Amino acid sequence: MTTEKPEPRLRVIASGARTDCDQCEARDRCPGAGLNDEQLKALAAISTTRGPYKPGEAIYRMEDRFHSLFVVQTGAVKVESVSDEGDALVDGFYFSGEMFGVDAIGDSRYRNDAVAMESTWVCELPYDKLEHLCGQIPELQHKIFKLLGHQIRQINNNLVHNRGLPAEKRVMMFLQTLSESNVIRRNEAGRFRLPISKGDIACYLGLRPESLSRALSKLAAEGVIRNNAKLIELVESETAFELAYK
Amino acid sequence: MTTEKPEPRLRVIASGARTDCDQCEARDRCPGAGLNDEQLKALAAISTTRGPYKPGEAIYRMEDRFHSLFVVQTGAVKVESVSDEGDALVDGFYFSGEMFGVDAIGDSRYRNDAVAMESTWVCELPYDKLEHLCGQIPELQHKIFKLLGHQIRQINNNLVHNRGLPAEKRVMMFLQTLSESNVIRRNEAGRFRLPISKGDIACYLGLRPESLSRALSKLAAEGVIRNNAKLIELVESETAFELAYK
DNA sequence: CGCTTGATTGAAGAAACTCAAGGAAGGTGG
DNA sequence: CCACCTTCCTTGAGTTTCTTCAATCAAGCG
Repeated sequence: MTTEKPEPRLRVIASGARTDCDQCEARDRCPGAGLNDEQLKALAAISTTRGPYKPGEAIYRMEDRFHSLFVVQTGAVKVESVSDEGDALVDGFYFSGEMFGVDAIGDSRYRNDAVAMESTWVCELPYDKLEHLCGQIPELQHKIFKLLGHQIRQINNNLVHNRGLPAEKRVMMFLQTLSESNVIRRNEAGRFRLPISKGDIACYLGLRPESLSRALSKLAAEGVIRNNAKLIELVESETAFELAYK
Repeated sequence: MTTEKPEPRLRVIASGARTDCDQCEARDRCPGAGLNDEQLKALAAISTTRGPYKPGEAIYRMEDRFHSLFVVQTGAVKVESVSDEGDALVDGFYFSGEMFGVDAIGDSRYRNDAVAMESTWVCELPYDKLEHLCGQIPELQHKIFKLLGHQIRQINNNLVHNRGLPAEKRVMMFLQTLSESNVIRRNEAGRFRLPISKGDIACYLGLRPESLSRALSKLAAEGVIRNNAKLIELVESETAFELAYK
């Protein structure tokens, strides 16, 4: 998508001197946020920044042994698995400041692929070391527990609450959730564009690409979104909100 | 459902002297399993056994402040929330040895109701104390992290992987998953009966009661399950397995 | 320039839903 | 003990929604 090499926010965790976490879009979802300098330094000592991953490149694969959690620094990541029928299933999307790989905790291997959707930098947190550090820094332990709880809530909400809804509502809920989470940069007009292919969105929402396309066309006709082929923009409005939640 | 007062397995956590966890049906999902006597005693010191909850009685409600995690000792629990449209949504079921309430970690309140489906005893683990104890007992911390990871995996699998499947497969996957998890006692013939109302199952699977009923009738006609009005039994077989996974 | 990939649109089909009625089981009160 | 009621499950008929299949179109890339 974006071809320009991003300026990676390496310092979010890696240096510890600057707590960039506090300026992060998804502040409360970043493990380092809220720690003091000393604690941040300890966290930085076990973490490694990796990247840039090119679009389509894997950060980990389902065959890999589980060894680390990851935090998105710049870019966007999709996590996908394979259905029993053999086709791709999108488990979730992760953006700047968000942690992924947690579903493998306690398992010997990752059970899905994590793939960059655009040029992406991540911060790797070796799990053993992280767990050990949690035993020494109560604030970090607290934070990680909190993050896990949040992730469980998130998954439940996204999956349970939109299942059974008609396609259009599912789309609007998806867009609203993304909008509220503030993980995607907005343009001047307050709109944001998705770095996710429509195929992936469809898959994540449990729809066929065709069904998503139809829903998007309809929503665009109603004026609540813009739908430019490879680009979706949410037009924030009362109408949009109502379509999502009512 | 069952009217006889259950013999609660209080000692699973409460006494610590006997590590009944090791004989628990869902051994790996019980926080106490794998700890030594001293550690178990510490865990027991912060935990309280509560019950019996009568069928339909709430262990916590969505209005309640989040304060504790719970482990099912005897019985069965459903966790349900409310959709934007106002009707009930079943988030999940929990059986003997399984921990619930974790989706509220890091939140100020529970966001759903936990309701006993049959006469139920639970073990309450005050979250603050548990977290504090985790900082002192690395094995416990490890265990809790593992449990949370497992729960995230579980939710993903149950929700992502059966979405989009036809009703019959959804039912079979649900039954197989339950069967494999070994959380429900089996009768002499190796079959197990569900202490869950069909309405709740339908809701959990994202189906209308009518659709579930039709699916069950069809599966019963094919001989892979028994469907006695208030009772579903899975007839373990190669056919059943294939229907679920192929 | 032609090839590939992803998005769109149309028409026909299948699956689940809604609406409605009927039936079995459990609980309550006479 | 039986009648009644409520609740939950079942079954049927018609409709909505999404899917499937197929063709078209646009964009990116060799």
